[in-house]
Amino acid sequence: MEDFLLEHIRRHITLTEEEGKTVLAAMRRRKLKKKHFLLQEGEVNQSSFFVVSGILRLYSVDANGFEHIIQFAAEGWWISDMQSLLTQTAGNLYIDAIEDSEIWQVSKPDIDLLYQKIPALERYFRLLAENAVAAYQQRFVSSLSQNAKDRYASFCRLYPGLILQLPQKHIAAYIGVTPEFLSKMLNQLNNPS
Amino acid sequence: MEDFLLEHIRRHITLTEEEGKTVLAAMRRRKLKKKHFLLQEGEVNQSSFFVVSGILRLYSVDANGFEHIIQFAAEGWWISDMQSLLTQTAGNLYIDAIEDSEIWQVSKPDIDLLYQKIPALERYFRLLAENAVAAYQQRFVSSLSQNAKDRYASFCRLYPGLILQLPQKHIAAYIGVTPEFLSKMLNQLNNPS
DNA sequence: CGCCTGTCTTAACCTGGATTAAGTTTTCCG
DNA sequence: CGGAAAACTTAATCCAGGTTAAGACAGGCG
Repeated sequence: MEDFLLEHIRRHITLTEEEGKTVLAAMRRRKLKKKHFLLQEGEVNQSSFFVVSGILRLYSVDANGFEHIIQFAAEGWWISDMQSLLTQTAGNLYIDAIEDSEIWQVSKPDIDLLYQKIPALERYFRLLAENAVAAYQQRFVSSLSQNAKDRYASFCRLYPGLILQLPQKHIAAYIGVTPEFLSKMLNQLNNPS
Repeated sequence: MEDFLLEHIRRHITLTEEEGKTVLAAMRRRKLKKKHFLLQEGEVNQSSFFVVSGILRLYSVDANGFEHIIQFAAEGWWISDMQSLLTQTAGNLYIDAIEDSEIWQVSKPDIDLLYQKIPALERYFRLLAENAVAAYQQRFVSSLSQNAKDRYASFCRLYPGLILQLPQKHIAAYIGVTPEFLSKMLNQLNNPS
């Protein structure tokens, strides 16, 4: 599994043996226990994070202490608070591990060096960012035009794997309802009496 | 104003005189009257659109015929149904002009040629896509964790120019309330009696 | 093994925002 | 300029989903 990241990159662009080594050399590896943070509100997001195993969440905490999940990141996903990463200013988001995870990260200065050494990486990250834009646009369709039941259905269709893996309260925090209401909703779906 | 696009690109990357001409040669120019479409549901989004003047909207229409606005695009913004553009399959979104507008567009094949001729454009569009991701992430914070009044306030803070320029019903369709409710809300803000 | 914290459920009550239906004002364009 | 359509307002009623509170059921950790 040492080559998981390179395989992922090579699905989008070609890299020489040498370039692959350069990329790997820039990555810092770390394990992250469940509930431990990669990023907290008020911090500057210094790195991009690639999930090798496990699962993370990117979320905000509102004035009343409720969490709202912007994105999950399972194996093979990149995640960051893009606003904070780009502007290098304090952000308003949290990233933590939902399960014990293994993360590879590149700092912003190191990514910028990689872009100089391996211009093809511009393309790789362009494609990733464009796919993310597509996903966010579609999620706004769901979020603006569907009620809670349909948003749940959309989530199931889009991420069937995550439904099995995630505790219900996190799905609630993603589709934008309270855990109580999601529970009620699921019961109605199973007992349509 | 013939150089509006090149100025925009040169804010992010450097282009030679020659490369600038290549870019301009790939662009198709067109005027678009208010309420006319660049894209409708069921079509494949063939091009990326750059707004030279005027203002466009990207939106979906739900089962009951209500419109939900995913994004506005004022002068100097790119806009497209990213999902449809990337996969070249039929999309579910509409793009039309809110005011008479001037649009420059590049087809997907032509963009791909431009990437070959001018690799620096990969960087330009990577930066744009990353900024879009940052904006969408922040909009989800607003959309998931704020009530209608606060979402309106956030919109005012973020796009003060648009508030003046847009009819109220479009702002309602963006922040996710009915025009009736936005009207009531604004009255309460002005008459806090 | 047992306890303790976190997760899920159930149910009564509440409310932000939707719906419906008029009416009023503005804008557009012929 | 005039008339029709579009945009905005007001108000009564309604409902999806929130809030609060309590109990049931894990399941991880000491």
